[in-house]
Amino acid sequence: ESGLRPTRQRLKICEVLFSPEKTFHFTINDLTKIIEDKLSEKISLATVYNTIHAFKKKGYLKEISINSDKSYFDTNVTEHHHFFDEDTNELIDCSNDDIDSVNIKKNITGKKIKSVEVLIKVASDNQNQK
Amino acid sequence: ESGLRPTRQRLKICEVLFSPEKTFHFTINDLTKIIEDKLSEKISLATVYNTIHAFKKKGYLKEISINSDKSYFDTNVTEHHHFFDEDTNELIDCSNDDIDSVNIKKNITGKKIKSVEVLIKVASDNQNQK
DNA sequence: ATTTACATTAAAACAATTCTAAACTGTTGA
DNA sequence: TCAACAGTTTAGAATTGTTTTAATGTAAAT
Repeated sequence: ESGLRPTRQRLKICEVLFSPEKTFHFTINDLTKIIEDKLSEKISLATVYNTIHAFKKKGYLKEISINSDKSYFDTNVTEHHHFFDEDTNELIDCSNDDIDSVNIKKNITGKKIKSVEVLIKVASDNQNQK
Repeated sequence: ESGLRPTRQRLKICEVLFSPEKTFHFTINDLTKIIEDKLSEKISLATVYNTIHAFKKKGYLKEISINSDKSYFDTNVTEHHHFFDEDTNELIDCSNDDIDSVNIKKNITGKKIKSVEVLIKVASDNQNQK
């Protein structure tokens, strides 16, 4: 542990988030459902929010914004790119091997680059854009 | 015009959005403020939302998601990249000349790439990340 | 064992956005 | 020209995702 108390609720959330071998994306809603359905545990919504934010602040989770009405979180905290499937609203990791490194020729004066991430929106062919 | 009725409210909103020679970013809140303060016009919030969505659907505006609690819109509807200043929450256009074109080696089967956009988060040096 | 600081909780508060239902207004075409 | 219709506007209510509050509970330190 690094600073946070290992409460029953947090351990349960850790179990959901960090025991799968593959990283994944989720919303608070998804997570709450998993906890209630799979683990048949009842954790207050406020606690889920608190915990997720605590984990994010500690760097165990990353927040991703694709569409403004919900927050998506990612258990893959490395800098990486995403495909976003507009048909299914699904977010898919894009390994760094799949994209040549992005070369930025300009910068904002006095500012440091914190991250560079590419979002590739995809949809089935017969779909209207955006 | 292309399909939408040129009502008084819509013309006012057009004036704000499309008369500046430079494109810009705004939130619904920003826009409502400009209309009330600069034009001393009172347009119902619902109308502003309606109109912005109508314009977006017609392709006159683009929606951008950087941070989940608000929607940003862009009067620059071309595909382009952004700097996001984490200190000021300001969104800055990045001309295509400033970034080499992104080379994607992989695709999702059955899906077509609709857009490829880079988001570069910046902050002043002494800032903690994300 | 007691204290203390941190956590959890349900419920209320909140902010952004969408919906509703009634009133209004461009536009069409008789 | 004017009625009629479909599309628009509006205020307010409703909804959704998230945060705050204040009381209660609990891990860790004394």
